[in-house]
Amino acid sequence: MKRKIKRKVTIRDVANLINVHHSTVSRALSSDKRDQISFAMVEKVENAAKKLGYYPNIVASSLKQNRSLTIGVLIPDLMNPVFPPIIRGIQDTAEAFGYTVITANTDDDEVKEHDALKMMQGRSIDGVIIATARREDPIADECIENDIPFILVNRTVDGGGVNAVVVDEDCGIRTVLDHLTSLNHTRIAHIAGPQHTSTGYHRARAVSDYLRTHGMRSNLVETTERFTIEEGERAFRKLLARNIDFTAIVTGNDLLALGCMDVMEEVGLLVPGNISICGYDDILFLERMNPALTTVSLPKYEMGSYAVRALLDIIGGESDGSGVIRLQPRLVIRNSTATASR
Amino acid sequence: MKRKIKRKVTIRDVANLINVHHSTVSRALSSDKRDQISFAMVEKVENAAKKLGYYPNIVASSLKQNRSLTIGVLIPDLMNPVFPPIIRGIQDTAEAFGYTVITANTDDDEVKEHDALKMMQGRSIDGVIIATARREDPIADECIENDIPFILVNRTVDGGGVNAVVVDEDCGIRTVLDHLTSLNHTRIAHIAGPQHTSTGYHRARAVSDYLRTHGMRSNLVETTERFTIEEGERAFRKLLARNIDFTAIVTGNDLLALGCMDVMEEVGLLVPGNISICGYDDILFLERMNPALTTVSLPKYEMGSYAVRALLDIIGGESDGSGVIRLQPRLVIRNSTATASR
DNA sequence: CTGAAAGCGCTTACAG
DNA sequence: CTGAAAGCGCTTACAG
Repeated sequence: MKRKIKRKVTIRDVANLINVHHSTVSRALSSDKRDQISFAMVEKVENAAKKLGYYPNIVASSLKQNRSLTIGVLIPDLMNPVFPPIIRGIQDTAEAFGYTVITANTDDDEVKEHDALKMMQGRSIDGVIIATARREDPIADECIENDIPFILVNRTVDGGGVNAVVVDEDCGIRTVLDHLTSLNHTRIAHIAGPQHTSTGYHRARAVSDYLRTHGMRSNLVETTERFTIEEGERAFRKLLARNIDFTAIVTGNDLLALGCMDVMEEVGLLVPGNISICGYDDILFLERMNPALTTVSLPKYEMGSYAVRALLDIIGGESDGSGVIRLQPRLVIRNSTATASR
Repeated sequence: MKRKIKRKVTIRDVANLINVHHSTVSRALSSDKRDQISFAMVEKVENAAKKLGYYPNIVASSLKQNRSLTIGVLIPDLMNPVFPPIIRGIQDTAEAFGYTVITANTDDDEVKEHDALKMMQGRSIDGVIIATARREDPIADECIENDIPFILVNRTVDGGGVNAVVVDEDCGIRTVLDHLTSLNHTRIAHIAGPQHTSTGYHRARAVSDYLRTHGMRSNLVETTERFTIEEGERAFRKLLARNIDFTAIVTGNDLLALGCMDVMEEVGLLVPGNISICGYDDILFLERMNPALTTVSLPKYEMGSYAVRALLDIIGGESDGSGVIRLQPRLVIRNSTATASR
């Protein structure tokens, strides 16, 4: 049983209604061609269009103009709580400029990333926002090769020369470590995120630079393969197994911190009584956890918003494609940090 | 400075390469027309296509076929933690069937809902999934009027006769209330969600039915206007102000419960020492909160997944458009419920 | 099994 | 200021 389909009203239908050529209707309805048309005619067309309930077929217009008013977004996983605010920032801003966004989850899988990009190319996206970049990123290269305007968000690639919206990681790390040292912590460990991501790598480097500069030991580091709770648990167990004293931990992101805290609870370590811990990102509901996690808060929504503005500049040719926007993070002190236990 | 654009390879390019007509290429590359073409030719075409890096222009194919392999999704707000898992379920399943999804946030605003639907129509979406329905919903009506295949998810409309994927609310409520009564609670309050939504309304009715059937008072109810933490706070204050005894609360969703707990903390009421509380939905991180919230867990990812399957059936004409899929929720007992305090 | 033609709904260079 | 024509990249009914 096939559905009956009501034929949609086209530009020709409104043209016929008022006996003009459909090209006139097209012009009258387009914001930048409207001035070629007499005011009276524009009004007539608009009325006719409204009367028939006309709305433009963007698919047809995309085909002709070779731009789709659509941008693609590549993220690892929508269910990771960092992303919804970023995406919302992207969607709101895109919408404000008349663009639609299509998102793909790639689960950190290179094949999926490639497939998603191909799918987006097939849909003639005008540009793509990439939140999945690794320091060496084949997808960024693929975009360059195929002349697809793109911008990285949050993570970037080594070497630069590429548009990106990132946060000032040095500042973020400095700010947590200043906080910790002001609480008299001197033996500070780091659970680092994946070193093939710019965020994991730069945060780790910033930690070690800071600690060395301030005369503290900087080798209390465990590295993880993914930014997940499970990896946080695993790494923290390894850290404990090394049997070295420390009074505070800084983690590469909040999920890693949650993993650490799970193990601490299991082994009877108190936060912040025995150990202080700080996360990074400031995901949802941290303030309601037990204890509430001190963290470095990223301007997530803004990152998304800036990313589309910058991308639209590139698409419009008003940018040369190698600008980095660096946003400032902000320390949020909650209950997981306290004066160093003696 | 305009970007230089590499012309994309078309069906004609691959046709020219092997000296055949482009319609042959089209057929050779289409899964359901391929059998009209000799095997040798199919191979030749595929090789040529691969050699040139051809991928189909879905925009052009959409225009011709009058279907876009795209579905739209209307949600109130991506940043509300119930939605990411639903969306992910939708995206994964849609992708598996070759569909792309575009999502719009409507912030519970009728005008935005309407605009979003129009935008989607302009993009020739093949169908839409609506998570924003009110009991009387103009958008659902608009879809019917415009012959847009659609399905409701989570919330439904009064009167039925419409496709929907919902959860068995009676079962959900029975299950929490059984739990609470088994802990000897007899004076149970309800913070109800918005009554213009099916979820807010049905859950409230189920609570009151249950309480009356079991001989308990059923008038300890406060109604909210939105499913938010703030509304939970407001309603709970009103409930307290009535100065009536109760030992447990069931809320219309988790966010409302969090709002209640915020006020309890403020006024020095202990959970579950003084009062037990249960939420609904089972959003992220509830297990890490203080105390961990007992709740009714919805199969969120599955709801999204079922919604696209059902929608594709409607689009394909294999469903008559009035089926309701009712999924079972599951009680998750955590630390916010305990034996009734004397 | 393959080709030639028409057309999906727009936009835009070219005339007038 | 408006019209007539061509074309974006596909698909498909019609021939052969």
